[in-house]
Amino acid sequence: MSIIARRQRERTEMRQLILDAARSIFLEKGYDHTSIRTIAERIEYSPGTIYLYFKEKDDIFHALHEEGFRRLLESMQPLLHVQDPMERLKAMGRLYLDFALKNKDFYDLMFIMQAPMNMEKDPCNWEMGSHTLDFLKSVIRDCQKAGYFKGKDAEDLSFMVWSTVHGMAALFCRNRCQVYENREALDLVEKGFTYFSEMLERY
Amino acid sequence: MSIIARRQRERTEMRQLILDAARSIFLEKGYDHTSIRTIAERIEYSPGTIYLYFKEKDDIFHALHEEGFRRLLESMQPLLHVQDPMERLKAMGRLYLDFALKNKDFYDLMFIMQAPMNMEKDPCNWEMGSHTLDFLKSVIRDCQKAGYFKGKDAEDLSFMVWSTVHGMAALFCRNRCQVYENREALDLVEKGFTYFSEMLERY
Amino acid sequence: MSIIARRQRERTEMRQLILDAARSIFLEKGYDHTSIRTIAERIEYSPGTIYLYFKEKDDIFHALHEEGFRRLLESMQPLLHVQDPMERLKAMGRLYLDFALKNKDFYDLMFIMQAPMNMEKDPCNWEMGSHTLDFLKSVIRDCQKAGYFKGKDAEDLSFMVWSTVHGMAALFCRNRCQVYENREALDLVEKGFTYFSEMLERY
Amino acid sequence: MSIIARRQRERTEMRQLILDAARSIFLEKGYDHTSIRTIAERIEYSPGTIYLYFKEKDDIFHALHEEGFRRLLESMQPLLHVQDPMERLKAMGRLYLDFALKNKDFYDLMFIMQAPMNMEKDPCNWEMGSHTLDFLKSVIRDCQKAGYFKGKDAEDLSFMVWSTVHGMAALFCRNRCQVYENREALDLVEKGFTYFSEMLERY
DNA sequence: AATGAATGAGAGTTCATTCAT
DNA sequence: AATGAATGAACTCTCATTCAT
Repeated sequence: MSIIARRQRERTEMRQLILDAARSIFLEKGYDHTSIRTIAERIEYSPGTIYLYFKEKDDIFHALHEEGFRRLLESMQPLLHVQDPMERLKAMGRLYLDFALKNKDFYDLMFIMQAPMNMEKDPCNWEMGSHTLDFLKSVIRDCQKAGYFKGKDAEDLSFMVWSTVHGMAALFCRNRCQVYENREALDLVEKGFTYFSEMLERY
Repeated sequence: MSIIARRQRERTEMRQLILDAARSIFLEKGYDHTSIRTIAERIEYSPGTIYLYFKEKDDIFHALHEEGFRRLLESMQPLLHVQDPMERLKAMGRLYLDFALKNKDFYDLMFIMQAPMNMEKDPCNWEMGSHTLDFLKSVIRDCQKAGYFKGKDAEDLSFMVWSTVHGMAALFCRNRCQVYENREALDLVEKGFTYFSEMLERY
Repeated sequence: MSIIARRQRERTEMRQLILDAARSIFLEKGYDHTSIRTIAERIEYSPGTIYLYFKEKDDIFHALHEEGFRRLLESMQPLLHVQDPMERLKAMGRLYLDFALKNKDFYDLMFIMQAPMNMEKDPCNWEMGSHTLDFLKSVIRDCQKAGYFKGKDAEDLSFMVWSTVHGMAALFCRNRCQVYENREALDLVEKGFTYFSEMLERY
Repeated sequence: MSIIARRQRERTEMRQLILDAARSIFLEKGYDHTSIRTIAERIEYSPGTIYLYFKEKDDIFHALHEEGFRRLLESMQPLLHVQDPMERLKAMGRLYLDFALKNKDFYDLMFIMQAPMNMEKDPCNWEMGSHTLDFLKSVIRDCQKAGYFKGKDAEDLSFMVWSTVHGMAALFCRNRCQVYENREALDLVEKGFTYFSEMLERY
């Protein structure tokens, strides 16, 4: 039994090794310019080996996609301890942004890349995305119960909020912050989000 | 002289022909899946011909990039007739979004794609981008003179505003609006922007 | 000793298991499109296991080749009970055809496939083939003693007879009977052979 | 205009160059073991070049298949000068065999190989095959009008005749004549066919 | 005896790019 | 100016085979 367990563990580790390499190369060069060969070279295995762990190139992408959503979900855990709805909303935005900034590669993969991502092949991840969105909407409705956003539509509000944080994350991931010469990207995001939080609170 | 003029004109027309074809195919299949051959076929010329007008594939991309910025700038013209600074700010956002929605392909190219876009090779476009941004900042400062955004930093505000509209545009361009099942993407953007405008005004 | 016997038996059974799987897949997809992996999957063993019983892919082919000849020989047994030489000759043709039709896979392997079959590597099968041919010649000589085929060369006759039945079998195995639209392949062979038998008898 | 003509001619020559190389390698190693690379090497061009003349590997096969049928048809021309129906039938068999012996590679391709040959993709060749068969049947019916083969079915007879010559050709192409040690394959076919002709005439 | 992991070689195919005409 | 031919490098993916366990 311990043999089986070890094998299982090694297999998982190998998968993860591949995924990590792939993720980092995806970010560097983009999905299309990442070849199986390159991934294999990075981990110092032969190209064929990759196929022992993933049926095809797309599968690597999907696995990463899934892992990304799992991580995003996890990183939202702290929200459970935030009682005040407006605080929770703001915390959610901050955590989302934190996730994006700290996991550029995952974020890009999940929310920017076009790659082989379509709802049909990816119902599971889509569902996770949906869940996160539902949670955002419910937080917004909680805010409304607490007196905020009177007369507004929760769904439309959720889109606006998401857009703002996504916009920051996307400009960051794709290096468009560089137009602000002499400014640190991270600082821009930080200040930008602070303003947005204030605006939300007063809205 | 008229011969030279004609030649010049024909050359320009041919370039434009290629660019139009390329742009439409880029949008359809993405930059990487667009082959020179495909572009050539679309315009019914041979692949070699493309190289008489563009040194390499990247150059087509850069030319489109440039054209995009030129168009964006043009589409901002109506702003000159808007006197009130806050109105002008809101109008700017709306025009920007309009541009993105109506020119998905250009917008994607300019603000989302990673592709072969870097400041070194592209100083010209970078400048145009910079100009647009400067204009945004100046509008914001005008708003401040009119009493809005007291004590805020214009640059940071500009980033937040840009992020929001870019976020909407990006979610739209990369089909992430689909998570909102049963909702029209265009409608989401419309409502979302309306809320954002209101927020800005009250901030 | 019984342990050794059991081991021996198990080994033989395993070999046969592999051979049966291989043969059926060879027939389905052809020799070249049959991978060791596929064979292994079919019998629910690992690819490596195959190599415990056969040194290389070719060996499986050779073993099947051999088995085919053994079976063909066996299926000729009934001939021993046919006294009249012309009847025996006709019966031989019929049995040969029956074998081919009922064992398309073996027949193809033995008489049509090029694959890795050459006299040097396969002296044993060659011998069995030779025996069968010798038997055919002797039957023909018996016919001659009974007054048939006067003044003909037995060897040349044997080639003609073999060619006819092989031709039918080969057209059948490689689906060339389809040119006869609206006709059952089996029926064509049946009728064709009947005519051939009559011709032989009158020759 | 002569330029276009030259280009056309060169293109045709190149296609033929490829086809000739392919045919010879197909015969040597079989369809599956013939790689585009090998063909390219043989003609001293790069693999990509092949694709300028054939969309895919199958297409080479199909082109050869077609050429084979065209050649077979051509080689049947002399029959038009043979008046006597039985003579014509025998001549047809001889010409068919001649074609097979002299064009081992084409014959193998057309009547033995499994390869990517199916009626759906190949209606044209199938038709040519059909025509040849129809011609055989009509010759047989002419023989019947001249008093031969009384009471026999022309279609069934045609199958028997075809089978015999195909059988000889197939045993020849796939080197099964080697079982007749000390005998020349060509001689076997020659004698065998002579006997078969006699048989037919007396039937 | 059996396996899972690994690999090197090679398959068909595509493509940006060059160049003689 | 335009082209058709050509190529070399790259792509994803498959497979027979080996080997430590």
